[in-house]
Amino acid sequence: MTLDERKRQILESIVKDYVETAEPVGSRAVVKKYALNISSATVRNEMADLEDMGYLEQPHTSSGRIPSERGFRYYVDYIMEKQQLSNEEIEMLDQLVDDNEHELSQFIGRIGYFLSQVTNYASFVVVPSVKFEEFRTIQLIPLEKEKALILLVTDTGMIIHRKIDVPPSVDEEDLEHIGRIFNQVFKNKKISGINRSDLKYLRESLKLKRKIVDRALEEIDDLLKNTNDEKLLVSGTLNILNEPEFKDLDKLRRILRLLEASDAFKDIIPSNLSEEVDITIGHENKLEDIKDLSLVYAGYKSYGEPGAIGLLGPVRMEYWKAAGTVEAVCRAIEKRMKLKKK
Amino acid sequence: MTLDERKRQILESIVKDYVETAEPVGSRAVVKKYALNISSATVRNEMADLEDMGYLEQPHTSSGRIPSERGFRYYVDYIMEKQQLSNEEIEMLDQLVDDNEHELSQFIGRIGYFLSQVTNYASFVVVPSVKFEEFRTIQLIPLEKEKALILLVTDTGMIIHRKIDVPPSVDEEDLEHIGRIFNQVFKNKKISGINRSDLKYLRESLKLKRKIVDRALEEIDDLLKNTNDEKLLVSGTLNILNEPEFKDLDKLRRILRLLEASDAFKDIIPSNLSEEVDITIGHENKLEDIKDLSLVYAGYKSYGEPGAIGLLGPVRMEYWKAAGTVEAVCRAIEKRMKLKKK
DNA sequence: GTTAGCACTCTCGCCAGACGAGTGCTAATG
DNA sequence: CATTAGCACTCGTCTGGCGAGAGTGCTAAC
Repeated sequence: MTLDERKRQILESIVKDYVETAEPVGSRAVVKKYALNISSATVRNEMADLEDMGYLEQPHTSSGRIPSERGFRYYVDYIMEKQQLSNEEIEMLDQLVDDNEHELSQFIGRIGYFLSQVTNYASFVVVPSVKFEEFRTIQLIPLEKEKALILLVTDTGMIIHRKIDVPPSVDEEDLEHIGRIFNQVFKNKKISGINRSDLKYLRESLKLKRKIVDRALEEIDDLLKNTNDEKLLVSGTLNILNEPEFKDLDKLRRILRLLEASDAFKDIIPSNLSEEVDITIGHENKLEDIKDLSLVYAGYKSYGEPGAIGLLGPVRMEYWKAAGTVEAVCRAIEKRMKLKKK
Repeated sequence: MTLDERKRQILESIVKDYVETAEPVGSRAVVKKYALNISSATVRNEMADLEDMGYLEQPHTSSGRIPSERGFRYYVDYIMEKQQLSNEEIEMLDQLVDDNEHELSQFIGRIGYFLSQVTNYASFVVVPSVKFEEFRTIQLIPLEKEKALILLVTDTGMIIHRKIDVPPSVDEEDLEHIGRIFNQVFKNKKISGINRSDLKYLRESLKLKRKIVDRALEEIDDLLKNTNDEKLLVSGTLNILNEPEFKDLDKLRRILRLLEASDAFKDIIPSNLSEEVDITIGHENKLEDIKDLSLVYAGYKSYGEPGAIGLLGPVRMEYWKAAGTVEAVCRAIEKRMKLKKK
C-alpha cells in the first residue's frame, strides 16, 4: 500500500493536472509542469508501475494516464491536505455565523448556498427535524368566518401553523377563550410532559365546546407529526453543467432529476456520519445513478439531532478544496450552535 | 393576410408535424400524415407560396420546411384552437381548488407545479405581494433570554414574524404586557388606519419601556416593507432538457441560469397583462436570452392585485395544449378566489 | 537506476464519395 | 388553368481512408 516518495509525487501531479484539465496526463506534462528533476522516460516507467498497481488507467494505449478511482482514493487518504479557506471566504463565513436574525434552519440553508458558491459543486444539507422541547405559546386566531388559525411557537423559535374550520356555533369570543385555556395548559410544557390529566382538564374546562377542542387537538397532533421530517436543501445544482464529463445530455438529465427529487437524494447520503469530513468516490457510492460522482460530506449536530452537509461533484473533483470547505463550514455550524445556547 | 383554406390546412399540418418531430417537414409527409386529397407536387407549390409569404422557411435548399416564427404567429392567431384539459386533468385541478387547508400562496405554488406537469414545459407564477387589509393579531412571544418573537397575523391568514433582541431590563411579564397593549392597538385595524393618536397612545401607555416599543415598531415597519415584494415561483425547469433544440449545452446553461435567477426572470414577463391568454413567440420577446423561446401566459387577480402565470417553452411548442392549460388554470384561480371570499 | 532515441499505437480532424430525402421545374393531363 | 407525374438537381449526412500529433513501451547506452 505504501508508495515511495517519487511515486506519490507523480500520482499527486497527475491528479492535480487531470482535475484541472480533464485530459489524460502525459509523462512530459508531469515533468514540465511540476518541475521534477527526472526525465519523462523515468516518469513513464513509474507511471507504468502505478498503472500495474491500479492507481492509474489509460483510456487508450497511446494516450496519457488518468487517475483511477483507486488512485483518487489513495490520493485522498495518504497525500491530500485539505485546503484552507481564503481570508475573504473566512470573512464571508463569519458574517453568516454572526447574523443572528434568522432562524437556525435558514442559517443552515445559507451555509449550503455558501458551500456551493465557494466550491462550484452542488451542495446538500440535511436539516434534521427540530425536536423542540417546549411549547412557548399556542394560539387560536380567528380569520374569516368559520376559519381560524392554530399557531404554535416552540422554544426554538419555530413557528408551526394550520388553518382549521370552526363550527358556526363557536363565535370569536369563544375562540379567544378556548385559545387562552389551551395556552394555559400547553405553555412552557414539554411535549412529552403533556399528560392525561392536562387533557382531561382541557376537556372539562371547555366541555361545552367539545367538538372544536377535539378538532384542535387532532390538528395539533397531526402538525407535530408532519413537521417532524427532516428537510433536504440542495443548491448549486447547475454547477455540474460546467463539468465536461457531463456533456452527455442523458447523464446530465439523470443527475439533475436526482438532485431535484429530494426523496431519492436522501438515499445517497451514507448513514454512518461522523463529524469528520468523509469522502466517497465514484463506485464506492451505492446508488447506481451517482457511480460517476463523488461525495464530500460530514455530519453535524443541531440541538442534538444529527444532520449532514456536503458536496456532490464529479470524480474528477478538487477534493482538497471541497474537503477544506466542508470542514470549515462544519466548524461554523458548531460555532453558531454554541452562540445560540448561551 | 388571409390564406385560403388549403394553405391554412397545409400550414397547420406542418406546424403540428414539426412540433411533434422537431424535423423539417417534407411535402410527401404532409400528404401522407394528414390524408389530404392532393398530390405532393401541389403541396410543394403551396409550400413555396407560403415560404414567399414568410410563413415557412427552409433550413437548407433540399430539406423540408419548418414554420417560421411568423408562421407560428399566424397559426396561433388564426388557426389554433385551445385544447381542453382531459377529464383526468380537470379532476386534478378541481382537487387543488377544493383543498382549502393551505394558504393562497401555497395554492398558487401548486397550480404552478400542476401547469408544468401537465404540459411538460417550465411554468412560472408571479404571486403578487399580498396587500392585506387588517391585522388580525399581533404578539410578542418571549424565546430564549433577551430574545423575543414579533408575530403578525393578517386577515388573509398570512403570518409574518421576526426575532428581535430584548433589553435585559425587560422581563417576560413586561413583554407580555407590552404585547397585549400592542394587540389592543393594532387588532383588526387597517394598516392605513393606524394614525398618530394610536401611536401616541401606545407610547404613553408604555412610556417606561420606550426603548423596546420603538424597537418593535421599527421592526414591524421593516417587516411590512420587506414582505411587500412579489414572489416568483418557477417549476419544471428540467422539462426543457427534453427539447432537442437545447442539446447545445451553452444555450441550455444560459436558460437554466436565467430560470434560477428570479430577478432576471421577472424582466421577461410582459407588463400589459390581460386576463386572456397571451402568447409571445421567439423574437417577439424582448430579452435576448429567450429569443428562441416562447411564452404562453395570462394575468390574474389575487385580492385585487395583479399576478401572472404562464409557461416557457421552445418556439416549437404545443401552443394549443399550453394555451388551453393556462386558460383552465386561470379559471381555477378565479374560482378559488371566489370560494375564499364568501 | 536513469535516460535518450525510436518505432509503434491510437485518436482526431479532414476530405472525398455514396446515399437519400426533398425540392423546383417542366411537360402532360383533365 | 389548376393539378399532377416525372426527373434532374441540391445539399446534408454517413462512411472510410489518410496524415498529423501526442504519447507510449522498449532497447540500448550511460
